[in-house]
Amino acid sequence: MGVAERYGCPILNCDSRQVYRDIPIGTAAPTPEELTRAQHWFVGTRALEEDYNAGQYERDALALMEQLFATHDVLVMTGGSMLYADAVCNGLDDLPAVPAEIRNDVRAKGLKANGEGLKWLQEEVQRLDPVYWEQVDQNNPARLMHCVELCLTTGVAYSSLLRLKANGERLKKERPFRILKIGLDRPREELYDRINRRVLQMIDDGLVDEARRVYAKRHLNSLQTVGYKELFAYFDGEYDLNRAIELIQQNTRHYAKRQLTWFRRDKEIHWLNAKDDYEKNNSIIDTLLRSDRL
RNA sequence: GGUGCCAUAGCUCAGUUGGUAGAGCAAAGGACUGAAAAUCCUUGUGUCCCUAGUUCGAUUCUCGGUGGCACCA
Repeated sequence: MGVAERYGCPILNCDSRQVYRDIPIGTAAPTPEELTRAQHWFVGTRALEEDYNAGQYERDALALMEQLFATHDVLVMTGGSMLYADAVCNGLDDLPAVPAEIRNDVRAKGLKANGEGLKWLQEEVQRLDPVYWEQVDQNNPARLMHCVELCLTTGVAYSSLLRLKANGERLKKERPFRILKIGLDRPREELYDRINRRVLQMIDDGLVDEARRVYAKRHLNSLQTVGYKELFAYFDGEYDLNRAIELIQQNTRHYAKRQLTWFRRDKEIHWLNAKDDYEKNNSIIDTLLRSDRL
């Protein structure tokens, strides 16, 4: 927010859940006050029913950036959806949309209980894409399903659609702009304490009612989200509200840990200590921006 | 006050017919190309409550103690 205000630039939200309408409390979306301080994009713009994904975000964000760069030197993108950020920075390979019939069929077969679904997926991937089979998490249904879907959609092996460099590394797309990556970190104990308190604040702000209002849509992908899935289970009587709150806190901590794992691997990130003085961090960012633009 | 049951990993518990022990969860680390706030992988030494006894050897059996729970008064 500070960078956006000082540079007079808009903020592109990079958050796979804040793009949806009707769930601002549980996704910690920018507040109305924050929305007036800087122009925001990709906040509350899609209906819960819309299937949105990283590939679409890449296209939408790039198209928007082309327009915005006509009138701005600097844009801010912020948020914690790792794959979405990766899609914008490095690009995803072009893949066709999967027809609904194929998607539904693969999910129906792939998600069967008692390991039956997983077994089917493993056999399909071995049959349709032996190359990919050698490199996937072989027990990961989400990965296997994606591979099978695309093999069935395109008629060729999923792995052949991915463009790799000779050494096997991902081929990164060229972008017509420079990217300065800033990461915010703080001591683990403090991070977790803030997460725990943030969840309690969400409850005070009316998260339970917000979840109740969308309960009927619980099966949608947009609601496979920390803060909602736990409350849905509470509504179903699986446990009490206190337990639901504990689980929301715990799952948020798990998620934060996964973000750290993902971002720590990216050596281009300049890490700032979130505990440090706001002015100090701002001046570091200014310096980085200036040297980057030389 | 009496009787019975329980005491093992951060938590809930299993187990050792006596040879110093293992699950789930938590926690930590990792992976990640259109569900990504998703999905998946790896990692288990702890005075087995304390004291004494029996025994080659006790976390396991016995006595006593401490704490918890239940029932009876």
